[in-house]
Amino acid sequence: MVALEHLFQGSALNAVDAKGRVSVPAFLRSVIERRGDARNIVLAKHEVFPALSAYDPAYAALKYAKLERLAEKEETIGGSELDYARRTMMAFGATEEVPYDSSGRILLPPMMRRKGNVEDLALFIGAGETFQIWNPKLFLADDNIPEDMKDIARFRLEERGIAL
Amino acid sequence: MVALEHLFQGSALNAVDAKGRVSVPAFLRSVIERRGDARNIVLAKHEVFPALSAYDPAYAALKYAKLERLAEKEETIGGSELDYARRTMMAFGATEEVPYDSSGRILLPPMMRRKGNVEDLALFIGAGETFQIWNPKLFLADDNIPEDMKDIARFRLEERGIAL
DNA sequence: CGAAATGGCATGAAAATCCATTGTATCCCG
DNA sequence: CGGGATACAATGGATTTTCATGCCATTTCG
Repeated sequence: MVALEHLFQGSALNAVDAKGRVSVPAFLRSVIERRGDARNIVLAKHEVFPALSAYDPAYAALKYAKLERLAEKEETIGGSELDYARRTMMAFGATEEVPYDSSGRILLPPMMRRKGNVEDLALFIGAGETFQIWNPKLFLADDNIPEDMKDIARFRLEERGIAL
Repeated sequence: MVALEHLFQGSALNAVDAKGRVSVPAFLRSVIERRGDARNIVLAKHEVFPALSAYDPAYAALKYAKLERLAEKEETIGGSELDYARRTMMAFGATEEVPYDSSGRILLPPMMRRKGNVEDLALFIGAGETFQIWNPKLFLADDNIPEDMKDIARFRLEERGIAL
């Protein structure tokens, strides 16, 4: 196993400006840069949540390897080839890689912004190998999010004096 | 089995200053540094107590690896992807990693301070792979804490001439 | 030539770093 | 056995740096 030394963790709430730009929190950027020296972020629609999933380019390769292993396992127990094709397509076709500038800002591509339901606030949630970018409103409304996590979101909002 | 050689043990009571800074007791720091060379501490709300749980980054990685292995196993037998997402979110989104400076102090993030109910005194309790940070007042009031442990807390308070 | 996109700079707030002081346990030498 | 003297830990305060973000300059393309 690889790259378990630098994990994404923590949470933050940042503003999305009129042009769709967001500061990626410094503590997440530092992980990206330690995992490989790119100043890029790969964005994808999250597989189960109405949010975005994000990671460093180096992780994309790892993810591919994981899909391969999974496919092999499934073959032996009669899994579907179609599933595999679909998954790889999603993993690579439906992602966008964006650079962040010297001040750590990315421009959310309009399609991603739509897919991730991101409006004018971006809630960043660390999730180990990846992190997530949420619309805080949807986060609080989602039945699948543990209450403890919602408390965190509420705190981040309160911290900035924002009431939804 | 891993890293069972350096365990967190002992107890201490330190002050939290107006800015939320606390000295992490030296004997706990030395364990962190022996377990991996980072001078960082990962903070999380304790799963059952109204206090904080703390550990070194290396332990967090271990925790992640465990989740990963579990997830891969489950996927092959049709386990839920949602469960996995939730677990990683809790394990990493609900934690914060903070560095300590040359004099061994951390800045308690406001959110953690609130989640852990920490006010102006921090009671450190070693717990093997992790250690805990308590508000001594809550520690003494908690029905689940053995009386012998409370005696220790009382001693630490008395030692400093503090009466709650 | 105008509108929009992109990159760079400025600001105010927050946090990391540094320095200084105090307190405490340990050691060494009388 | 006592009494400095010494090293380390904890804490208070001040300073420097970093971060998020608004604003402006420059470029690009219709």
